[in-house]
Amino acid sequence: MTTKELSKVYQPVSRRAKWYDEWMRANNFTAKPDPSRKPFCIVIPPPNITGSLHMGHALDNTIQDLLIRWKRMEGFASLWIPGTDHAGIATQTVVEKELLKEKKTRHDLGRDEFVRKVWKWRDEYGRTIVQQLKRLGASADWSRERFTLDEQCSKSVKEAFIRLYRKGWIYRGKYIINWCPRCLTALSDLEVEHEDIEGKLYYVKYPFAKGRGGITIATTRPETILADTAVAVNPDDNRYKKYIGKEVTVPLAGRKVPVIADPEVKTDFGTGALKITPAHDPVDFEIGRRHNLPAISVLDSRGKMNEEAGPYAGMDRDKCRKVFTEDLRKGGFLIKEEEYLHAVGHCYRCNTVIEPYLSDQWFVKMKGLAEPAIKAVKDERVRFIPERYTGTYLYWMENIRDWCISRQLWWGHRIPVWNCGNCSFEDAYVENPDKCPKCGSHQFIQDSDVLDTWFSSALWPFSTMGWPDDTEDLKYFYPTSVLVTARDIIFLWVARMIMMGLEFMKDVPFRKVYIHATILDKEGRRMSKSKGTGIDPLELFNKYGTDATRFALAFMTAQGQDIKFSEEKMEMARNFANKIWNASRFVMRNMESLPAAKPWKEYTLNNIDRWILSGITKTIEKVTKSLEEYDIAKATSALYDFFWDDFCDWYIEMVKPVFFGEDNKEKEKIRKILLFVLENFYKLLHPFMPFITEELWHNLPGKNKNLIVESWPLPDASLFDEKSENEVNFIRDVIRGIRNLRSEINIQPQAETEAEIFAENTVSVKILKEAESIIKSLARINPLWIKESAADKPRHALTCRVGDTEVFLPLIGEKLVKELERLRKETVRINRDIESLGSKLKDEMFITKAPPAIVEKEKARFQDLKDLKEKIDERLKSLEGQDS
RNA sequence: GGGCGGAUAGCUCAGCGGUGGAGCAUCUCGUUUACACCGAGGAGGUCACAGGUUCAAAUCCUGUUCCGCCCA
Repeated sequence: MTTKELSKVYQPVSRRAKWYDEWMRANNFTAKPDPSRKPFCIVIPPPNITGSLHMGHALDNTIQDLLIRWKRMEGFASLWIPGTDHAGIATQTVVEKELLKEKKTRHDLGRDEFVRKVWKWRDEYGRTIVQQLKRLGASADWSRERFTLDEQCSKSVKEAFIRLYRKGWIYRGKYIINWCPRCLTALSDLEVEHEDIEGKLYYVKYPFAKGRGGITIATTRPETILADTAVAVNPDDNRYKKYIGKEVTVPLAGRKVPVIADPEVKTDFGTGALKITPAHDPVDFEIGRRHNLPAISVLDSRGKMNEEAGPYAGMDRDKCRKVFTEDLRKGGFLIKEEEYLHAVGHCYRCNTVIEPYLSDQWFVKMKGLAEPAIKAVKDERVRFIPERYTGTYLYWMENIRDWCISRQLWWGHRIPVWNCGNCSFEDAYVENPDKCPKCGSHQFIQDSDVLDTWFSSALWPFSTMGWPDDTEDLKYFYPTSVLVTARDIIFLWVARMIMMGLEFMKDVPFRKVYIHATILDKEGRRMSKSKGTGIDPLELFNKYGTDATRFALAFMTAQGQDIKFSEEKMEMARNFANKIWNASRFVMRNMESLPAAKPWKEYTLNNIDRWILSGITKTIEKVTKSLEEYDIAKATSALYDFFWDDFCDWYIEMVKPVFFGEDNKEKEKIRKILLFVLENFYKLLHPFMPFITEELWHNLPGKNKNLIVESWPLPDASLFDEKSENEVNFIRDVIRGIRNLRSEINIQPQAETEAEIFAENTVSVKILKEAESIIKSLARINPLWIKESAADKPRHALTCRVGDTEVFLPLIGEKLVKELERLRKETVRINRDIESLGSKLKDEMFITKAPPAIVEKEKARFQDLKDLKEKIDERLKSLEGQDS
């Protein structure tokens, strides 16, 4: 495409697929071990196959992609490993729902058939999100795409399980776990979400088995009274000491249970007496164990009362609560009810109220795994960004509990443990055994549970690289460079990866963990699909363009600060893309007929040239430094400010007279500079806005290599030029001053007017004279006189000052009032400043204690203000004389 | 109950010891050959509150009040 075809408004949607296909075709995303380069590697937090791209993914993957693109351009062997997560519960639920439409359950199909069906579903729908990541522009190495349940990952999972099993760090036992009565599986503590529920606290009286009276307890779950096996009080509680060892009768159940003493009982909760239900409460379970109490279950796996509940059998737990409470009331056991706000656990997948449930489960012992993982973070072998998450991580790790890893599902990694039905022999295997190695029986059956999906995710940084085999990838790319994720899975995933990495790879899985913002809706609440408050990133891509969406997300990502989504920022980013497009279009159109640029030394650079070159160089430095510090927002604003303000609003405008003039040598020089600035700018912007920059890059002369694999710019120290920056800032202030004066007396923007500038010294005169044509063009001045301040100044004029320099805009009589107004206003301002600065400089403490440089600076400012006031007074005097 | 954030222009947020900034919105002007997804100019702030440290505090410390998140 030639520049002539560049349209007036940037059309983002039409270009996206073109460049993505081109990058894929050119293999620009692939990376392999290369001893001549340094590695840079990120593994994607694998999105769940049942999901579709949401704002959190968009932000997470924008950040990863921009880091990967940046490092790739810096010359690293930059590898981004993509993939997806099999999401045990979520996926199984989706397919079960499909079956339900045919009025079938998974049990109708049988395990093998059901699993086949889930695979089929996964092949059909499970890669939606992968396609969406591609639309985002993700430059991941798709030839290495992994799935937590694929052959390679499964091999890693079995190996990891067996090693931990042999070490005795995986065990099975009957414990109270979190049970979801809808998903019909165990969950780990982390998969339970606590929500405050407006419930009731029921006070129930347990009569003494012998004699009169009784003990009143408080409970939120009266229906579990049927499973009580004790009443416990604190051993130090004087109210109850005398009852310890007595027996009470469980209301409606009629069972006699002991009153026991346990220090765990809180004296200030309820009545200070606690009913103990070992089978239905984790705290009671522990107390029960200490006191050898029997555990009676009255609930089944679906949350219904079982036959132990006698007349209540078959009732749902909620219904039973009502009926049972009513019966307690009728029996005279219910003393009172209180409104009570308390945290209730819910399933993180389906939001059903969790049931503490006694069952046989597999656990990982965490202590031995946690210790090295704590040390690794304390030793800063893994660093959290922002740093404060280190504390969050350490607190959790130091109080870690064993991890329940078995799930009563069919979709997942089946636990590789076999049991002999004949001789009870048990062992774990990578390859499926067909008979018991001990007794030869064919009654050698594999455990029916599958592993927690997070167990396989925990191995992700090395299972994706071929572990347990000793691969070239592992040798070269492990540990990975950084993990980019949201804070809500620090425990669920990040911590477990660190533990598993240290256990199996003997090294941390990543050097850094970058925890980015959470995107909230306009009201500052979490986006939720069910509440319809979510925003679909794909719609944003269509409405504003992918580049703009990425840029806006990057712009809003201040470190550690959550993002309130703002449509305005989207517009800002879209407008920015359009600005880049149009400025480029203008520059390219005006460069077409010019010869190719020659080396720098063949051109004589003026201060404007040196200023913009210094500006792009500073931008290179700033963007690079900000990325190194993971301060992504700072990098985006550096790009935005430089391009819009310095480059478009000033440099291009300053250079226009050259473009429209006849000096071909100047034009050639400008072309050289513009090309240099644009090339570097496109490179810096590419990780943020890959599509538009790639498109524009190919519109520059002589580009046949893709921008994505171009080299990242290095700041050329010889181009930093403080002096030119100061001089151009001075010129800009003069122009701004004139524009300000013009608007005060309503001179039409396009109308030319005359002006006189009086500079205090010859240096300023020289600077201004060099910029004469620029001032004339940008401030619409003609004619313009530049003089030394000693010269005679016009009286009938509107004035402003830039440092020592005064600008005079001649006036006709009646508008003198404006000038007087202006001067009086300025006098007020200056007097105020002089007063406050004056008293500061009179302060002995300030003079002696403040750093000399600051004192000098303030003194100079004070002198300037006094000089200025003198001049204003003079001018006021002369004008007032005329006025009256 | 414990921990961590946040409170700055009408809105969304930068700034984190030395003259308070940006984008959007608002007001005034403008179809000068890049862009109205634009240009020029203006208005708008006891930096939540109260103490303290310091020559100097939006910035550091302590406390208070609201808001959000995490853990129990």
